[in-house]
Amino acid sequence: MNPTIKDVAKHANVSIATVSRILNSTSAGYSEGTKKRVKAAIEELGYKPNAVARGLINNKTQTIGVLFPNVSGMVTSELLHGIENVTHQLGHSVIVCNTASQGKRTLDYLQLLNEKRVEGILFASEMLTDEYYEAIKDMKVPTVLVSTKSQKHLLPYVKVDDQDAAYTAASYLIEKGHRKIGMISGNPDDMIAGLPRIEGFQAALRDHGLLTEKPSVFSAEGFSYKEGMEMFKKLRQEGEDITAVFAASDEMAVGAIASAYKMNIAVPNDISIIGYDNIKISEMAIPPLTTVAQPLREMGEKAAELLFEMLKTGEDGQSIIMPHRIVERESVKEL
Amino acid sequence: MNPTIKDVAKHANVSIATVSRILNSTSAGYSEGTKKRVKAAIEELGYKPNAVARGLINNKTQTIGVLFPNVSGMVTSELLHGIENVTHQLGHSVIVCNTASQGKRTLDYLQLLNEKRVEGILFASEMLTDEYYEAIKDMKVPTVLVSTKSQKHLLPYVKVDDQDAAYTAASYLIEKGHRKIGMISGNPDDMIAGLPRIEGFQAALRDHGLLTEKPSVFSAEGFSYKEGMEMFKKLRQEGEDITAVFAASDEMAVGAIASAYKMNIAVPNDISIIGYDNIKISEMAIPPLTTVAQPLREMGEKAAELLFEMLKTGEDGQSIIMPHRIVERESVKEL
DNA sequence: CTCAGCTAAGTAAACGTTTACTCAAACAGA
DNA sequence: TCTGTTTGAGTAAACGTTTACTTAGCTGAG
Repeated sequence: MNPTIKDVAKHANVSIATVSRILNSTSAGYSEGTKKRVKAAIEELGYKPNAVARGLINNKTQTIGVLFPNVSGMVTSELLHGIENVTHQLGHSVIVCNTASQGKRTLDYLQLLNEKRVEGILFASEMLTDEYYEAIKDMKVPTVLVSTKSQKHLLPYVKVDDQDAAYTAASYLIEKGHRKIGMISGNPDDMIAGLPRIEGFQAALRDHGLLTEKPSVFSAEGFSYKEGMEMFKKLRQEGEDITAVFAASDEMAVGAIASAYKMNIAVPNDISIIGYDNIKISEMAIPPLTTVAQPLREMGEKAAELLFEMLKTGEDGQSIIMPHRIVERESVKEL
Repeated sequence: MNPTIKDVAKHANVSIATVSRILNSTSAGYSEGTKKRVKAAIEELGYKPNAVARGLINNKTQTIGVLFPNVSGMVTSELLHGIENVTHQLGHSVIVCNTASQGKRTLDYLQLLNEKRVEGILFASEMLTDEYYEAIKDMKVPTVLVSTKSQKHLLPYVKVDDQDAAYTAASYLIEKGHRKIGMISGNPDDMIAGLPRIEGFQAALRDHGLLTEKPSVFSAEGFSYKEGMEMFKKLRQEGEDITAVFAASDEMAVGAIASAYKMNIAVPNDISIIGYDNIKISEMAIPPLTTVAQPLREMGEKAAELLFEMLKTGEDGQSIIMPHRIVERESVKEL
């Protein structure tokens, strides 16, 4: 098998303690001469430290776990990118877990991560149920929520303020002169990405005296392209006079654009569309999608930084509200 | 800290050996009675086995490493999804590594994975340099290449045959009646995804007697949306009479569509476009993109399965050529 | 010359498991 | 009753490190 510290010791004619000290460049306890010899032995044998043994004795695995409901989603992968970046920079590794939004799988993973003794957890883009929270609490490792939050259980989170961002989106449309504005939203029962965006949207309308008795919000189950198409069709059926729509995700927005195209409605000439997220496809759409951007990559980075901060200080972390911003492209017309 | 097997033993008044046997449901060595007692103690103390200690003694970490040049790419994330699926199913975890196409980072990761004693490696979507190969060989763990290959070093791979697939794409266009066909390709120096696709394309033209002395292949550095746009513009400048183009990636194809749109060229009426990959955006494009599909998710799954097969049997794995297929949408017109 | 104090190095325990070996009791066959 | 086998269970070594403790030799102050 692999050479161990023992082999190195033997080869250099010193004790394993000395080798260990040299490996960890412990302050003192060896002369320059022996250091040379040991280094040579290490080189010669091709010795590689065993992180498992190390982990056992100092209770540090240098590994964190990340839970996603959908690894192949475009939002997710951007977050992951950010997370992986800083995690690697700090000499740790990340284990990815695809919960597929299934409770059982999530619990499974939590159990697994616990047994593997990860040092921290990043829980992303999904509701934190009581069950999950209990499991996480039992693990006694720092945890931060990414792009989700929980008012019931206090775990620090990193996300943009969905309501604010939606407010900004709607306000932007109003600024551009639109008065009849519709929304294509996700599930209103979704307390994270559903309701808040709807509320932000309506707040903007209200503040500008544009809120009608029957607000034009069309809610789907999720945030998919397909649902964007469907909801746009519905919206069109109910209100011919709507001149702009706010879609709760870029995927939905792109679906809406496709739907409009099929119905021979020109974007942005006949109707304006603004999205939410700023994922890659938004600039590839035709026309390129104006959208309210979440700094996804950066959110991943900040979340990881926060986690490691907690790991280092042992203190509870402070939640971070990330800034959102409008990125103007070509799907919104000024009236 | 966490309760250990020792605590459980004490609590149940048995030896740690007995507890271990019960935990692993070893064939025999304990009565039903003690099993009950031990289980109860485990429950009561909330004992969770320590995978690190376990890993140390039986040299099994139940973890594999996956290397990607770009975690947030759409091809990548689909592969990852597949990999994660079967890895989890088989009770292992995956550590993701984002090499960012940098040699130093890759070598770093390999070193890290070595120290962490991962049991296998999935190396995805990137050229395998001699340097990488040496590092991998030194680790002495099974490795499979995903969506890449190496003729020099024999590591098993899982991928579609790029040349075949390109041949299929071009043939499809020819079948549809196109005679003047152009290609937007990646880097011809890329021996994996660059050259073979060009060669497949040209082979198809040749076999149908359509190969001109100056073949209309426009090569970019990579496979991005932007490059797709640029190359399409170039292609248009050089040959007005081209009626169809094969793009070496869906991103490029979508870029080409966008470019065409800007130039007021209708797809597929004025020009037909076929892509390569079948990632999510291809069905979201306007018009929806006809493309030659790689079964990405499945490739990830197969690669993981192959890896675990090798792990189990200890034998060298057999490479797998995955099937490609045309998925017809609306970006190609029959002439 | 002696002894305190320092340095380089070694010894061995510990981390939390698994497992080979041992042992005593129970039991079956003669 | 005696012997041999099975069964339930314990003891202790091992996995590859880190680290507290020990030791021997040396230096320099008194």
